[in-house]
Amino acid sequence: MARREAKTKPTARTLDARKATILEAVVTEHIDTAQPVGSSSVAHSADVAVSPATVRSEMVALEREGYLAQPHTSAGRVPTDKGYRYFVDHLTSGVLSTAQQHQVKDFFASVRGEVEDVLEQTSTLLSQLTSYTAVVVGAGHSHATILSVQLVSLDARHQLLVAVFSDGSVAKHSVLTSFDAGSLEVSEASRQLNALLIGTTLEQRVQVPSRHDNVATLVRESVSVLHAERPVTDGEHVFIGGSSKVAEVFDGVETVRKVLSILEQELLVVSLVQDMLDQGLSVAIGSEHGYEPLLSCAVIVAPVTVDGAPAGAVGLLGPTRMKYREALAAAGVVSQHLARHFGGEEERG
Amino acid sequence: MARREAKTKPTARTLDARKATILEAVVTEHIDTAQPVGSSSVAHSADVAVSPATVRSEMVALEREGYLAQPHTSAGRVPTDKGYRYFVDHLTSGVLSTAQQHQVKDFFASVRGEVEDVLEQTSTLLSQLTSYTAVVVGAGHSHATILSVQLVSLDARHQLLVAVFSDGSVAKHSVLTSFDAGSLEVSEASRQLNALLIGTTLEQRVQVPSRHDNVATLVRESVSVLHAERPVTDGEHVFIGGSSKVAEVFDGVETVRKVLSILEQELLVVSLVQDMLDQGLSVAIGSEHGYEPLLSCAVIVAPVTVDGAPAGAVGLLGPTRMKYREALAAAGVVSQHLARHFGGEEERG
DNA sequence: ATTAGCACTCAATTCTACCGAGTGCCAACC
DNA sequence: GGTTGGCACTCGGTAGAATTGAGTGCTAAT
Repeated sequence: MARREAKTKPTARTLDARKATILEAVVTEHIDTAQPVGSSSVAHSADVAVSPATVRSEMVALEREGYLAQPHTSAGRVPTDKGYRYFVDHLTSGVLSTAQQHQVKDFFASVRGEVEDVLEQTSTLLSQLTSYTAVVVGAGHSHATILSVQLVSLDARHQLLVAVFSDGSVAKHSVLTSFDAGSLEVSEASRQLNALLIGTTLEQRVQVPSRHDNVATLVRESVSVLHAERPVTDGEHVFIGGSSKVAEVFDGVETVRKVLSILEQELLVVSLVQDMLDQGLSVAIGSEHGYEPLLSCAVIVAPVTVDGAPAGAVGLLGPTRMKYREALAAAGVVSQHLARHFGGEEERG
Repeated sequence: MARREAKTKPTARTLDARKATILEAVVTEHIDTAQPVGSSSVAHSADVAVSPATVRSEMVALEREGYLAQPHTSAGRVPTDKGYRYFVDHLTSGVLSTAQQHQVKDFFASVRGEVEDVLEQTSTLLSQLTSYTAVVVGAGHSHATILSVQLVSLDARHQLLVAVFSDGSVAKHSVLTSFDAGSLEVSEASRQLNALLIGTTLEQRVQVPSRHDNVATLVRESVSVLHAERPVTDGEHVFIGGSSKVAEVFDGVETVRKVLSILEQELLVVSLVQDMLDQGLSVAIGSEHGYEPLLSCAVIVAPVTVDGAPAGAVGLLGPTRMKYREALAAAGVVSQHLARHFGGEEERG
């Protein structure tokens, strides 16, 4: 009697096989037609072996439980966010077409240049693979150690602090002084900064000299400026590829405008991605990410891990009716290649 | 007889006063209604003191001469590119509203940070002022002299070259070697590079050592990598603000997509701006700039000049029916403030 | 429990009529 | 001669009315 959970399911977290199949059929069809899906097209679809009437009654149930919605009486059904959620949770993982696999392989085989350039180009690649807008976030250098610090004098009161990190990134900050700094003072400060900071990360606090002479002040200023990296983004490494896809993929000027204007605020994009990573989400659908202007969007993220440490993430932004299987596959493959690319580089040492 | 050019004007380069007034009325009205303009609304407009019938016959002439076009019989007239061109060529220069003047002033009074950050924020400002998409191009460091060069070892075969320029910009390039470089060799190469390059610009060629030892090879490699800056863009300083405005300002998804996809190709944007500066154009309308996907766009550029030398440019991109007077004023004011901002900074030295 | 049958709903499409903004032309007027 | 009022004509846009058809919900039969 207790073996079957027959009677006890007010709103079961899981659907019986037939409902699941029907839901899947609706989602699949709606994804590639963008139209409400009717009972008969579901009934005639491959894995469903019942009549439209039966499908209809199941659909009523699915609607009652919140997986489907009806734009208006006498239209077909459309998946709700919850419906999409069920769909992606039960998605079998997909693979790229061989042509796409080649494209990715060729790309990573031939890509050259600075980290930033690679990430930038990767965002374009990912966008081309999926025809959605792609986001690539570099982790920033908060975990990297400092290899070199240098103070360069632009003019007497205006120094430029340049720090090189072990991940190959470079930070640059102006340091303004209230006194005229002589070139000897600057180079002495530079020397002390090196002694002080090499080998540390931005997260470690260091002992700064408390004296009040020019050199000590310069050193103190420099350290504080360097450590004052913007808290959230911390690395300015956000690359957005294929923002023009937004105009292809969403309908309604208003939606396009909203989404574009979100994408303009890189800080926002980074925190969205970060939030999702923190929650261990790989897909956020509609309202799930909590950003109101992105209600009609789905976001996919895949972390990039180099040597066990988080090194960034790649993401995709499309409509809720995006091609999840393909998009997830693309994001996954690209993130792995990216990880290998950067991992491989360091192994060469 | 020769005094009046009465008979000799097959297609006069200049329009008589009444035609000019009528053309101006049509352009002005069409710019703020986005509708074809009929003879009667022109006739009733302020500066025109003739009947609709007269206006009509003048319009026929203006159409014959290519200043106006008719979407279809029995619609009003719409300016052609040539019509807009005449309009902007005879435009009295405008000023910003006091609110806008304040906004600009406040912005430049409070803006802080690295050049890149300032330019980035300026692009946002300009876009907000005009509700068009703004472009800010930094000149790049081809004219700046090198203040410091440093080679930092990431691993034995992988060095990072960091150069600081007199304009406060920093260039960073990987240098890969086919041999394992020892830290002594790297620092010696670094020393030599400094001796060789400090005070030069990227445009000056320098004598590199021709020896075949590791240090000399490293130095040669570094110099060539540094001088191999991408030819056109040369400075990676392109900032685009308010790309979401594209969706507001153009109608037709297809147009929006085209324009966005142009904006994604920063190289293309830079060369467009550069072309216009070279030709001394400040406004390019429709086909004038020769970029087919931007046929329905008008582009405004204003150079930024610091100490007599070109230091970049600001630009605006909108529909051909953009508010030229306001946009020109905004671009002008912002470019001047920008020039003063950077000029002012250096004077402090 | 499933399904065929059927009445019903309602968005989308088509068709029609019509309106009116705007034109081009002409004859009258100054 | 240039200007203007008058007038017939064009043609896109809009508003209804009629029609279509995809899709539903319900019910009774299997």
